[in-house]
Amino acid sequence: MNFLMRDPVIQGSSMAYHPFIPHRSPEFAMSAMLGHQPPFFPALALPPSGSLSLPGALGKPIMDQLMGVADTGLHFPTLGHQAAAAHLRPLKTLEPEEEVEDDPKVQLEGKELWELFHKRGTEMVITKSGRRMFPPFKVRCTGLDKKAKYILLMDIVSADDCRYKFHNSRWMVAGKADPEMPKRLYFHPDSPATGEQWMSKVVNFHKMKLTNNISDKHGFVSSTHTILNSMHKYQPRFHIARTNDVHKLYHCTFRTYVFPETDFIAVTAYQNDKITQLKIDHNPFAKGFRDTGNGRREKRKQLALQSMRSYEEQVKRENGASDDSSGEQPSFKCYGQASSPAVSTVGPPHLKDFCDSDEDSDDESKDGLPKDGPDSSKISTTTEDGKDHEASPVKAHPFSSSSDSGSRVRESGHKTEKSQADSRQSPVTIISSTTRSAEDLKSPGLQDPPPKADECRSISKDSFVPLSVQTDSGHMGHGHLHNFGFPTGLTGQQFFNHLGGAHPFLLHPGQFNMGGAFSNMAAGMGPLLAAVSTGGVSTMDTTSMTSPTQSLAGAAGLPFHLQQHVLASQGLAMSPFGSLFPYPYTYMAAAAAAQSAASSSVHRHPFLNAVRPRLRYSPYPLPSMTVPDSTLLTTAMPSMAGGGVEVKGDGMVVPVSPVSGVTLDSTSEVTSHSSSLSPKTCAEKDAANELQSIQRLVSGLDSSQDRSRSGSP
DNA sequence: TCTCACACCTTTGAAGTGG
DNA sequence: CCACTTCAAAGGTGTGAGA
Repeated sequence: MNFLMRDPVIQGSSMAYHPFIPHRSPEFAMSAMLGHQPPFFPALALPPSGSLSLPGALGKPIMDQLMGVADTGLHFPTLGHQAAAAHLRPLKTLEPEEEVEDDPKVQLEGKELWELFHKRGTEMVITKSGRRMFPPFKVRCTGLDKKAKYILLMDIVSADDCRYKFHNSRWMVAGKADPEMPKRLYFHPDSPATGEQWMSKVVNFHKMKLTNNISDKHGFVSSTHTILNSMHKYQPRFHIARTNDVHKLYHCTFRTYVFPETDFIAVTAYQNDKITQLKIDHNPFAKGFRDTGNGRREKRKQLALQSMRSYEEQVKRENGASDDSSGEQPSFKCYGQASSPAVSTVGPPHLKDFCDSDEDSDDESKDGLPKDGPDSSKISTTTEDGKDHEASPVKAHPFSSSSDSGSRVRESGHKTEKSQADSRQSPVTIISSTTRSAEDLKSPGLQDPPPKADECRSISKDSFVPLSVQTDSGHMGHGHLHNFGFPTGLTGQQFFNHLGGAHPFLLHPGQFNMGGAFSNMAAGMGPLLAAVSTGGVSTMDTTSMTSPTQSLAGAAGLPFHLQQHVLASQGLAMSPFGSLFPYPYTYMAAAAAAQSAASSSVHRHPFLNAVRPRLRYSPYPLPSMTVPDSTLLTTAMPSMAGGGVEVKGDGMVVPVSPVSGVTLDSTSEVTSHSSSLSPKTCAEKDAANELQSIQRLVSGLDSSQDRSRSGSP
């Protein structure tokens, strides 16, 4: 065990100063042998070829670990999550950086659309080639230090450990979740940028794609793709890292924001017509499927109507005029239902009803979101391409002038917005990630969410308040990270835990999806990149970094499993749930020890329960973690050693420095949002669904009839 | 339940045109 | 040289058949 740390080569390598060197533990080996499923841990597997060449310092340990895993016959994703329970060893203590205090607030953009999406069923299509998120995940940031540089990123983590099925027009739990896919961090392409830049625009992550394919035929997976399991529930998370260097991602002030309304169930094919219609109505690329238009859908419907009429006429001729009085023939009714599943319950809301973010950081018009929404006035000018400016406000959506249904939706949307606290006003939660272990955040009552409860939960978010988590690493210094470079080819993977984890953001460099960003960061990764590149694992040499898309841009250069392995071998901190800690090692280790002592106490942190009771943060029981070298807890980061969190009376949890005795961040606070998450009753939901079904049926018939009348007088 | 080919659509950028 | 238009390619989308 701990071969990594004992390897002098490693110690002397570019990784020498890396504070987070994972140690393989007996639990890991045992778990691997038992074939425990790793909900969060990255895959460790040999490349298809079976051959792997890694250079110098990193090569040996990587290969050792790799072969060790390979010997077990384990390949992704069959590693035990215990593997992530790495014991970290601080190698160097750094001086904190000077920073100007900031107080970031994050507001979800397009909240109305998200809420409508959520009310209708929370389905998100994933395909082998990857599909964009819809609704697009966009946020607006405020309270940033204008001059400081930030890296903005997001990831998608499991919301629970259940597999779902769509049965009787509703989502039900269908069993235990499949093994977690290797997760990734998606870096906003504009990262890093100053706070002023971030605040001047809507931060859009629409370029991120969702897939169920762990790799393409070549064994790669695009850097922009996040791998999900179909029929599983996921929760996107947004992160703000106050740093301009990806090297420091673990050592900077790190905040995590969760918007409960953005969770979704990944599907490979739509199950719920309501969601289909919602997306058709609001996504310009699906314009051809809209009922109101000249698209294929309309043509098909018209053809069907014509055939239906001819059939009706034939029936009339055969049966006489006995039923002429009935305006609605049963057959027509049936058709109306069957052919127009898309007819929305309350009428398809217009884009403008939802889109208040016409000036997203990226080309937003393609998102098909409303550009002249009610909030458009508050949209500030983007610092990016001007097309964003011209695109949206002026460009009216083709359907923006349609029915009044939009106003209805808008109305409800506003109501919802009223009911919920503005996310900007929500206190920023700052807690120690070590305290946010998996099941800490789950409500006791939801540990094993019964299907019913879960169903209700999925649509019972009357008000959504972002949950935010801030971690302060103690600002480890530059020098410390000097050699902490990420191989260019290793930038695609991340192995995150459940949201449940809410875990300290356990980040693995190789899991980064930089999506073209960080080209400037590449320069700083030279040493390690060069070190790793010689092995020919992939194009990891520094020269390759000239192209962001080939270097930091993503995982294109390395199979994800290999990336993950290399990443793991690099000694990045991995929580018991596979996420990465932004904390100094000792801080985490201390907490880990405490957790271990408490024996799965990780599930029961009162604060975390309060923060987000609806989520299960760790469906997988934690084995008691061993701390092979207890001295590690106090060596490197004395200021953090023994540091923990101070739980305030109102649920606020603040990381406390044991040395200073003061909170690490004055803004640290946690506010319980449990009340805002209180679900509707199932009865209410059912009633609402029933009403919606009726409305939909009626409106569908009406619209169909109207169209048929107008279409063929 | 998933995959694939397909038609339809938007977006993008190069090429062409005119002042 | 600039602004504008045109056009083709790329890419995003749901559908429906088939596995």
